[in-house]
Formats: sequence, structure tokens, C-alpha cells
Amino acid sequence: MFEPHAAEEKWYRHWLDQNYFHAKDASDRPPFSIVIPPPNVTGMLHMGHALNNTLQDIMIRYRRMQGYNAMWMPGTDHAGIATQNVVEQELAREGKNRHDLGREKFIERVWEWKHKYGGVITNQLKRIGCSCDWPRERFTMDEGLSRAVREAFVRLYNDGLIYQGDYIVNWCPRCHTAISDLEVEYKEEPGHLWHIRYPYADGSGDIVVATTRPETMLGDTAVAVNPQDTRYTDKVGKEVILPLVNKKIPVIADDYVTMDFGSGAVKITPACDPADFAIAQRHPIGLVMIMDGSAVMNENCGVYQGQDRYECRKNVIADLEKGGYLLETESYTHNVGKCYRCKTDIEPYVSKQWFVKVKPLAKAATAAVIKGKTRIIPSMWEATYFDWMDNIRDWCISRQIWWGHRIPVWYCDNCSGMIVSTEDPTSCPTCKNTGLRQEEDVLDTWFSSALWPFSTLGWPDQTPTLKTFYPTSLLITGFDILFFWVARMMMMGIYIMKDVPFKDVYLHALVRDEHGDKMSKSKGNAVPADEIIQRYGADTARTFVLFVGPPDQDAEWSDEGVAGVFRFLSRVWRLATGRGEGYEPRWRQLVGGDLTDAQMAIRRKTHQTIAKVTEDIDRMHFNTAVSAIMELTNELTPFAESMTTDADRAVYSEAVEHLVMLLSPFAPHMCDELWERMGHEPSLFSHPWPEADMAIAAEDQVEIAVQVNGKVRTRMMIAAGADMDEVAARAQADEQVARHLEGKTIRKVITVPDKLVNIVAN
RNA sequence: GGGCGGGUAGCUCAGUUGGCAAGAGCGCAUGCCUUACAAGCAUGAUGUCGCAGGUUCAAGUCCUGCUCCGCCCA
Repeated sequence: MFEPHAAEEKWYRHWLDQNYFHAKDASDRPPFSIVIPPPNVTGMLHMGHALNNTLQDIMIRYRRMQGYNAMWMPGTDHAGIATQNVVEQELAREGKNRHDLGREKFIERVWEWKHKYGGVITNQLKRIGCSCDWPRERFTMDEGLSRAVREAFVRLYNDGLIYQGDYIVNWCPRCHTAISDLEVEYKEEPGHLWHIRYPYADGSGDIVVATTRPETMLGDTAVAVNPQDTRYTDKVGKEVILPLVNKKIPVIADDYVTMDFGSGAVKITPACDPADFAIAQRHPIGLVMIMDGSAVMNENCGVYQGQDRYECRKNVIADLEKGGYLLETESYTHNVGKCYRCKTDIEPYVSKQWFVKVKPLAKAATAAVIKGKTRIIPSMWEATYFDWMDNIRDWCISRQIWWGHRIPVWYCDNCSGMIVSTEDPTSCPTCKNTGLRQEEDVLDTWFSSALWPFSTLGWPDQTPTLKTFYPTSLLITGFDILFFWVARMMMMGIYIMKDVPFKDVYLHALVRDEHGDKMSKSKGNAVPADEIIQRYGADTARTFVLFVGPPDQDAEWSDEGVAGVFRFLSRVWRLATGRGEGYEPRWRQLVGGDLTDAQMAIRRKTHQTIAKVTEDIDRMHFNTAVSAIMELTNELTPFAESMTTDADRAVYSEAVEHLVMLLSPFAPHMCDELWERMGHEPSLFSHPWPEADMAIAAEDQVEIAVQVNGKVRTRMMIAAGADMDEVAARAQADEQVARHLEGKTIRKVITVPDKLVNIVAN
């Protein structure tokens, strides 16, 4: 009986003791490298991580067995907003907030937290058997990586690829920070479309605008119509009186306005809508801020000052109605942007932010994939990648939080000069003043993650590690971070290293729950990996996620499925251990004489399976690889029951030995335990990957279907590799075929190698 | 609105350039075994391969249209 937990502990320790996971910077063997997608330090290992990391572990173990100098770089991500939130919650339980502590103390507190809990997820990776090169482990906030961040920032800045300015960004009023476009999740919500009447200042009637956010009217600086819209031709240039505010604002013409939506006239609030903001760049209409960073109405809002945006909305509607300005309230479904982190409604907000000008970077990143320098697997994701790169918008990288890489920019108190530097400056280079203030903002966590494939290898230093392992061979990650991470690594890798960060990137699907829903902490349906490891062991957990994890399709969680995989592993265990006289490590000495059909069938299956599993791992179709191993197991079981001769045992032993080898990247603990019990030197870790003997794998007899006019009439056995003329001749001479021809003559014979003979009769 | 993916046995999925009398695992049924027992072994049933056309000697596989589900982007 296999006892997973004992074996896991024993073998993981053995591997570590032998330093098996460590790859040398200098080696004769060809390099193979993977950098781990760094999990959040706040994270717990769920089945999605289990899938992602098992995939990597299999590839790294497989390549090791094939003789590569295989290096798997582990590490974690500081997860700016998420980690800050966690620590803030901790503070809240003590009745404090981060401002009570101040920036420095707060950061200290986060580091304390990190030291205490940051190892949780890496320990879970160890538990599931990941053969990471642990001494190399990195953290995005550690010293070396922080240096990389500064270096990258300064280079980008000096090349004119980073700029700062007042722009409208996605603002989370709860997190009190800007977030990038990607970090906004849109959700359809039922709402209303309010039709409001704005009277012309000259008393010549009114213009009607429709909005889903009436409270923003307090910041309106214009009403816009389409220049083609003849209904309004003579109105453009007039002024309207903004109700409640009693301010005159102009009617302007802009192509952005869709004529057939609503009345064709739209209110323009540059401070509260990205499209309106863009319009304000084209017209001299100004901008009125109406909210503060908490989405509370500000001093420009008169009586509404101090009201929350949604409270204000109610009051504005009531007042519009009272004033006779509200014409209609229509039910309307619209998309509401939410903060990916806390689900608060995003408020478009104008503020000073830092941006990366990504267009030029994106161009190079696109070219690299077109040229095949990086392969995206499965290739269907290429289209998505190209589309995103082609329509990319500048990346807002500043965050108004404390936990993260503080932007390496200093302002001089005296001459208002700005210093962008990798080193902390002590005085202003222009006026020599020593009163300098560092930029308060920190960088988006993804900025440091984008550097991960080379920052972890030592960059900005030209280390031997970097030389040996960059570009990395393979990246394995979920398709859901194609834009967030993969695309950005491509851009940064090419920009900074002048070479792609990885040759292959494999995007796998997600593990969903039994109802097909995405697992998430907030929904409470995430299956923790710990639980499965506890119940069935790490090997079952690993094999399961692969078995149900088809390469490009989401995997559904299934309890019975896990149990089934456990039984499969148990079967392998019994085959290899429990058959008494069955397995003989020196099986080669037992071979002799002609093999029986049954014996040949097993040998054939064994070598076919070696070929199939190798091919499947190469193309990363792991679920079919597992199926192939299962099939061999299933054929082997009845054979094992009826063994009598030495030849039987030889054939059986060959099969079992290979079975265990093939399974070892999937179920490494159990296979090493078996390998030892089978009388071999401990550990398959550095054992060469088996090679299929194709002469044995090849079928010597092939069954061929004979069709007459499209219908299968008979089948016959033909020697494999037989000459096609010979095959056709035999088919024509066949009695059965003759009978099915029913006296008709043969018009043509179509042969398909090894598979079928088709005879067309008149 | 644009793009992508999927619809094959009760469930989860294979099915690579068209050649299958349509597969696997799990589950199910029947029988056997009963200190390899969260079992094991044997045998078996089960599919209008989403729908409709088309190309072909041959279509789950290619083409066209439709439909349902999911995801991404706007």
C-alpha cells in the first residue's frame, strides 16, 4: 500500500539533500530554464496554482531526465495593493490605520508580515513536489530586484518612454489609488438613463441630454453634438445654462458624438469621463473637478459638497425633477467599471500620474512573435496577443499606495527641478540645494514583474546566471495574465535585454469548480491544494490537475475524478510492488527465444507508450500523456495475472520499469519510492528519460479495411510497410471483395498506407 | 459591436495531414475473488460525434449557414 505522506517527506528531503534541484551556472549540458510566475506573497495555493506549478515541474523534471541543465527559478511577488490591504486590515483590527503609523513604520510592518507569512505559499509549492532551484529564490521587493526596477525606470525615462502628467485615470475611491486599464473589471448592471433639459441662455428653448450619471452634471463644461447633425447646426456656438449650477456652458461640435444615441446631444464632463476628457483636449472648455479621492463631492459642488457620489446622484435627480429639468427616466443596462481588487466602482479621476509610452515597445513585442522568436502555445492566443498589442494604450504605472517600489524621482524644494536617478541623490544638480523630496507614488507591481525573467537572473549585473539562462526556454502561465504579465515581459525583455524573455510561452486554462465557475476566494469555491494533498497525497493532486486539464480548455473540478486518479496510481503501485515474483530488475537476462503474441503485444504497447508520452510532453498535451500511461497500466494488469514463464517476466519487467519512469515527472514521490523498492539506485531524478525502440513499437501486422464503393466490406491483415501494389493486388484477389463487386468491374483502387484499401466499381 | 474557444457515451475528456465497424478514464450493470482491500480481477451495455446543407470513393475530421454555452476586447 502506497503511503503518500511518508514518501513525499522522504523523497523531497532526499532531493534537497542531494542538491538535485540546483542547476549550475556553468555546465556542459544545454540549458533549460523556466521562471516561475511569482505568486502573491499573500497567496494560498489553490488548485489553479497546483496546475500551473505542476506543469512547470513536469517540464523541468522531464528536461532534467533528458540531460538538460534545467533551472527553475522560484520566487514571489510583493503584490502592492493586495498586501497593503491585508496589513491594513490587520491594523484595523487593532483600531489603527496606516496613517497612524506613518509611511516608514507601515512599511516595516509590511515587511514583518512578509517575513511571517511570505513563506506560506512557497512551502506549499514544496509540498506538492516542485523542484525549484530554491537557493535562487527571489522576491520582487528584494534588493537586487529593486535595483533592476530603478535601472529600468531610469532607462525608460531617459529614452522618453516614461512621462508624467495630469490625465484621467481609473481611480479606486476605496484603495485611494490609480489603477491601470487592465485592472478594471467591467460588469453589466441595471441602471437608468436620465434625460435632462438644458435651456439655451438666449431663451430659445432647450437641448436635451441623456446620462447614466446625472451627478456628474455638476462638472459639465459643455454640451456636444455631432458636426454632421443638421438638427443642431445652428445651435453650435450657443450657450446653455447648466441647471442647478446656473452656469453658462457652450454647445460644441465634435465627431465623437453619435447622432443616433438619445437626442444626439451629450453633456461633457471632462473630469469624470475619459471620452469627455479627450474632448476637452480638443476644445477650450476647461475642466471642473467635482469629487475628491474618496468620491465625495467637493467644494465645486455647492450644496452637494460633502455628499458621497451616489447620495449626490439621488439629490441631483430630485432637484432636477423639482426644477422641471428631468424629462424622462429610462431603464438602461450599462457597464460599470469595478476595481479588480476590492470591486468598488471605479471613478474616472484626473490626477498627476506616471505613464509608460508603450506603442514602440508593443511594436517590437509583436514583431518578435511574428518572427517566431517567441512561440505562443496554443497558437490561438496569438490573435489575442496581436490584437491587444495593436490597440494598446499607455500604461499608468504610478500607484498612490505605500507598499511597492517608490518611483526613483526626486523634486527639489528650491528650484522645482526634477531628478530621475538610480541612486538616491543628496543634492539638486542644478541649484545644489539639499532639500529633496522623493516622489510619493510607488510603481505598479506589474512593472517589477515585467522584469522578472532577467531581474531574477541578476540583471542589471551581467551575471553568469543571466548569460547561461536568458532568454529562458519556456514560460508556463494562465491565459488570464497574457496582457498583464506575458505581454509586458515581452516588451521589457526586448527593450532592456534586446532579446525575448522566453522562447516558448505556454498558456494553460483554468481549473473551475464542478459547476464550471471560476474558482475564487470571494466565491468560496476555491479548492485549496492542501486539502487534496492531505486526503490523497501530492502525486494524486498533480496527476489529477493534468489529467483533467486539457491544454487549452478549462478543467472542471471533480471529486470522483480525484479518487479515480488515486486508484490509478494505486494500480501502478501494486503492479510494481505487489506481484511477488513478478518484477525482476535484471529482466534483460531473462529474455530468450521467440516471443508469444501476448508478449509481443505488451512490448509493442510499452514502446508505443514511451513514444506517445514523450511526444505528448513535447507538445505539452499532458492529459493525453496520462491517458497513455493509464492504457499501458490497463493492458499490463491482466498480463501480470497470467504470467508463467521467464519470458513473461522479462516482458512484464521491461513494461513496469518504463511505466514507472514515464510516470515519474507526474508522480515523482511515488515513482522514486517504487524505483527504490524495485531494487534500483535511489531516485529517478537524474535517470535518463527512456527512448522508444520504434522497431518494437511498430505494428508488424496492420489490419486494413477494404471498402467497395464506399462501404467497408471486409478487413484483412497485411504486413506493416507492405508495398501498396501488393496490398491492392491482394485485395483484388480476395474472395470477399469479389463477392461484393457483384460482377462489376473495378474502375480504380485507392490505397491509403497502412489503413485502408478502397475499390471503386462501375 | 469585434474576436476567440467549445458543443463526441451518465460525467470529464482523446480523436495530430479526411480512411473508425467512433475511443479512454471515471461511473454503471453482471460475475468472480476476499488479509495486495480508502480494494482487486473479468465480462458487458451505452453515442442520429450541436443542427442543416455541401465537397469526397470516404467527413467527428474540410467548406457554408444556423444554433447553444463560455471567455476576452470595445
